[in-house]
Amino acid sequence: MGRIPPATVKRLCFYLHLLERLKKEGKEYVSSKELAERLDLTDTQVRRDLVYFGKMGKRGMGYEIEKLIKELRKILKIEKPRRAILIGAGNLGTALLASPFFRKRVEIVAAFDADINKVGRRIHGVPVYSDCEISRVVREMGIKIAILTTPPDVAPDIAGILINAGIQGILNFTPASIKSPPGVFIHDVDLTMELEYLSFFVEEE
Amino acid sequence: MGRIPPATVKRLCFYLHLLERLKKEGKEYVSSKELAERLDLTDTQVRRDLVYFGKMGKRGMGYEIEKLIKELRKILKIEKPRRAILIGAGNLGTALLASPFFRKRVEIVAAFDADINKVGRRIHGVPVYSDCEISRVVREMGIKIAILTTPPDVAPDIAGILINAGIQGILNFTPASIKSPPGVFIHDVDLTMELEYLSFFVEEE
DNA sequence: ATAAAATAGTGATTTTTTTCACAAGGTCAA
DNA sequence: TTGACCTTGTGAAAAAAATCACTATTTTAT
Repeated sequence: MGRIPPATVKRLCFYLHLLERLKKEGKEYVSSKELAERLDLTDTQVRRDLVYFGKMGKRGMGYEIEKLIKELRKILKIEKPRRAILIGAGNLGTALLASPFFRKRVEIVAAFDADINKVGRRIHGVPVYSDCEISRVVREMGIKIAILTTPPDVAPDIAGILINAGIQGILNFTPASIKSPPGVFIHDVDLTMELEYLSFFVEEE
Repeated sequence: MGRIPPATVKRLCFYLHLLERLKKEGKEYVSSKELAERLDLTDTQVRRDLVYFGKMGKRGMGYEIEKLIKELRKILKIEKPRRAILIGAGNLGTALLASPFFRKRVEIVAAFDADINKVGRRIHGVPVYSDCEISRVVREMGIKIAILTTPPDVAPDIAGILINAGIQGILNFTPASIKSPPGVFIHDVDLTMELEYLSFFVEEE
């Protein structure tokens, strides 16, 4: 499998979620045309994206939903929910822990917080450790993915600890920018930025 | 100002946030080279993005940070924080209301929830109304932007109400897909999807 | 005042991504 | 079995985005 454009990877996630909905609705096959319509893409683009990973469709029929879901989960490396840790059990962190959708798709094995009142407790079933235990837990459990929801001022330091301990992917919800050394992938999600992006397309009052 | 590529709009948000950090650090000018390095882009790309909106730099000097921030805020239509409503005062909704960063950048004038125990109260200073008042409030206040953090099963119905009442942009945090009629811009943010995207780039354990 | 260094802006080019157009299979009803 | 109908997969073309290479300014050090 050659180099996959990031835009395609993003779309794979969309396909996967839509396919899971379609499966729940009891459908067995779906065409690139229908996928495209529901996701505001073109059918050619859907087929191009999918053909990166081999010929997965049946001419005349479309794509077998069950099979394609399996395939996409394999490609995205989420056949089993991936194990991850959460750093920062504040409002957003707690909201993620509380979300059944989120919890269904990722196995959060531990949370960390600087607040000693939270340490030792469980939040929505997830044990909370002290920040100083991050390194040990990451190493002992071989965790590769961290979700960062700390205050922004401590984020770079925490990121340093994470990377040092062997974390390879950070989902960064803080507005702080994290420098990524080679081999570590940082994916920034800035919720205010999403709003500002939207704002551009909406007339002023 | 011609048609701006969405990818450029996305990057404008990045520029703006970085510039605000640089301003806080006391800098007055910044070069396309430095912006590029800090955001993992090329300097040419930064200049191309900015030149869509006129010649904003000074040769030999770079870009005047203060001026460029003003300009970007104008372009993104956020000279004043935009007014928006929040639908669904659950975990994520409450986390957004609690975030000082988020609150600084958008004026959330009202929240709505189906739970009558929440209605009439205030959450982090924002009054909570019943879902059935959405239409009235949107019209009376001329709100254009809504943030959707309801359970996914009610999301399409709520979206219908919003669009009917004249909302023009929806920031959709639910995994439900909302069909956008012409003139209404839907921006989906699916936090689980962000994690799955990251997963693709991180080796399995 | 001058030369060297820095930096924005841009035409031309290259690369990447998307779309078009259609052949090659496959389905399905009669 | 036949023929009409779908739908995938794909070479070629088009469009979009990014980069290169260079020019035009401006600053700064001497």
